[in-house]
Amino acid sequence: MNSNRTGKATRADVAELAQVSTAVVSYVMNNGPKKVAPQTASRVRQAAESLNYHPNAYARALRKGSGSLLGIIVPDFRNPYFALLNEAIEKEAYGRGYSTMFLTAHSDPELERKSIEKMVDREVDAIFMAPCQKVEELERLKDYECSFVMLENNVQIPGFACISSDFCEGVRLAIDHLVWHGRTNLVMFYGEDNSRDESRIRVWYEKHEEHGLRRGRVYRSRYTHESAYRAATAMLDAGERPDGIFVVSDFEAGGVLRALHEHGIRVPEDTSLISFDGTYFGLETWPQLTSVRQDIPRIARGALEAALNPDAPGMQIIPVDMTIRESCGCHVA
Amino acid sequence: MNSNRTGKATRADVAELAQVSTAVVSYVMNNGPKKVAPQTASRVRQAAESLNYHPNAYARALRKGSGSLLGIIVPDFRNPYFALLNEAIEKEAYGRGYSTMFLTAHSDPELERKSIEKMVDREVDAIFMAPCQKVEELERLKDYECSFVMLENNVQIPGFACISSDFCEGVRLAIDHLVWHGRTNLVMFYGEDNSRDESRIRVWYEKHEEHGLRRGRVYRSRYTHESAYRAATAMLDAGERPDGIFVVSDFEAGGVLRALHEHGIRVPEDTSLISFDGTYFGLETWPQLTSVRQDIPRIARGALEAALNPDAPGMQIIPVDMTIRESCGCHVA
DNA sequence: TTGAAAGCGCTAACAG
DNA sequence: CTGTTAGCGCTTTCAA
Repeated sequence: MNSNRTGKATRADVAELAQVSTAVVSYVMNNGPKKVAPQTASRVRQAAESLNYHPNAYARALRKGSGSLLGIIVPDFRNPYFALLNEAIEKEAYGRGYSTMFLTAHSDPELERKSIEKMVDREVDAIFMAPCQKVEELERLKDYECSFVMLENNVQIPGFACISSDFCEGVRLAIDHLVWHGRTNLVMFYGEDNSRDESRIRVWYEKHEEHGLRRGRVYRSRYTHESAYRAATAMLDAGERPDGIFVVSDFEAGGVLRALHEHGIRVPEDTSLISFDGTYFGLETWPQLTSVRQDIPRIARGALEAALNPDAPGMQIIPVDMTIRESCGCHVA
Repeated sequence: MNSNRTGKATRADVAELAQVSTAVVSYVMNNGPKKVAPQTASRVRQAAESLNYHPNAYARALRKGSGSLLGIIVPDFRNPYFALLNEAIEKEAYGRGYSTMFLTAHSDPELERKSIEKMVDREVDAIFMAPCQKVEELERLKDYECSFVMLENNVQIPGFACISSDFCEGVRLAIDHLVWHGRTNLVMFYGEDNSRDESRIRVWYEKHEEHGLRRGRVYRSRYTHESAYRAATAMLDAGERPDGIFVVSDFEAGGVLRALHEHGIRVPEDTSLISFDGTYFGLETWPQLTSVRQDIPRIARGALEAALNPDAPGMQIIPVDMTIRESCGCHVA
């Protein structure tokens, strides 16, 4: 069937079969840049079909100087938010003719650097990441050929496109709802210490003042349910009994919920709990999570635009809203 | 700094700076295939360093005929088992100098075909997938240049390397444990109808006979927690009250658990529940899941070996074991 | 131990 | 509308 040895047809085989030059094959396969007579074109298409011809992606990428490849560095594949975001980015990317490649970094700066290196070596056109290194370190990224889009970052990093949900508004929404439920003794479970973006903490305290509340404590954990579980257990073991809790991600909320259950604290009767993300994960917990919802499709779209358009806005803040389920106390009979 | 226009150094720049030929640069970068004098080599390395030279992956792939790329088609990014498997495969692959690319197929045969197409267009060397199409359809895959490794498949598909946990043993382990807890009225929640592999159902009934039990019903759902939730709700609404439940994945167990909670059925007091997978997800549920654990690192390793060694065994069955947590009733005070 | 050069498969500028 | 051809950056054979 194929005329060359490897069993894989090249444009030359197609050209020969269709009795045209290789250029014409290229024009047909790419719909341009030159016009081709309809007859010729269909002859080429037929030949390509019959030889099961697929243009070699590496050759094309080499020639064009771009392989239409995007890299996404994911802190944790287990985190439901990233499961959804990955899928949304994948969908958005393929719609624009780009492929995606994912790598995990586990919120480890060293691993993150290695992941970037791997992706750059693969000649990705752009990298999406939720950076966990210092701003000074990020400076070095500017030496790379590829562009970067920083996710999960509410504060502009000079020189990089950034996109994230409106985290501060999320905190406001959560506190207001907790207060609306009559809760006054609040705590927040926040991610790892991250000197780059403490704006949520600022807003947390501002809101407390606004409502005339005693300043609720902020507990730190890494962005995993195990870590949040440990932090919550430590809090409860120390005797603290908040009546309203805000957790910075659905994934961590699972850990907090578990600690509460184990201490016999009923949710939402004894304490209201609101998380951030609004993913499917909140449907699986008991009780289901009331959550500040991130607009994941929009984040994916915005991220793609930022990566592909050099003149896209440097900082995109995406609105959030509330998904009311059970853990806040709204649906208790 | 760089002598060429794009700002990106090529082997020619390095060669010029190091005063050697481009061939020598190649020998040094790849540690072969020819020996290079230590002095010359270090001169080349220095030049490469100072120009921040990274070999172009597309050019290399084109020349070598392989880009060291592996594709993984994932039914669902949200499924905890795949979150873990993806990570394990990624790790295993990079350790061997391969990159990975993931695509979702949502257990949709059409999407699965498209995903394969995309990956083949990207020139992957091998594809890992848990196929959801008919065996006849899979025949066509043999036309592709790349090799395939079928995951989650307990029955050999002629002509393809297959790897999976010992599903049948998992069913045996689960039933034995349920019976050990004195449970006699069992049901199973199984994935979508899949004519290729019904061996677990056969074992399910065999085990019932062995224990002299009334044949427990098998409920079908898709491999998602929503779908399992619906199936379990329908069962409970119909008045069925099993005292022992086996669910074919952790992810689905979440849905079943939710339905039980909503119907006021206590786990494990009223019914024991055992799931399959043994992922972190079982730590997040309430109660925590007793589960048949899959050996994910070993599956990843086996899959890689199957993809890279043509003479690897055609069918690998990986042993499973039990992770005892709360949902079976073992830890009730 | 090093170098010259062919060629992987493709695109697109240029020429007809 | 179609064909010729240079060259993307790399590896490797062959020759020195």
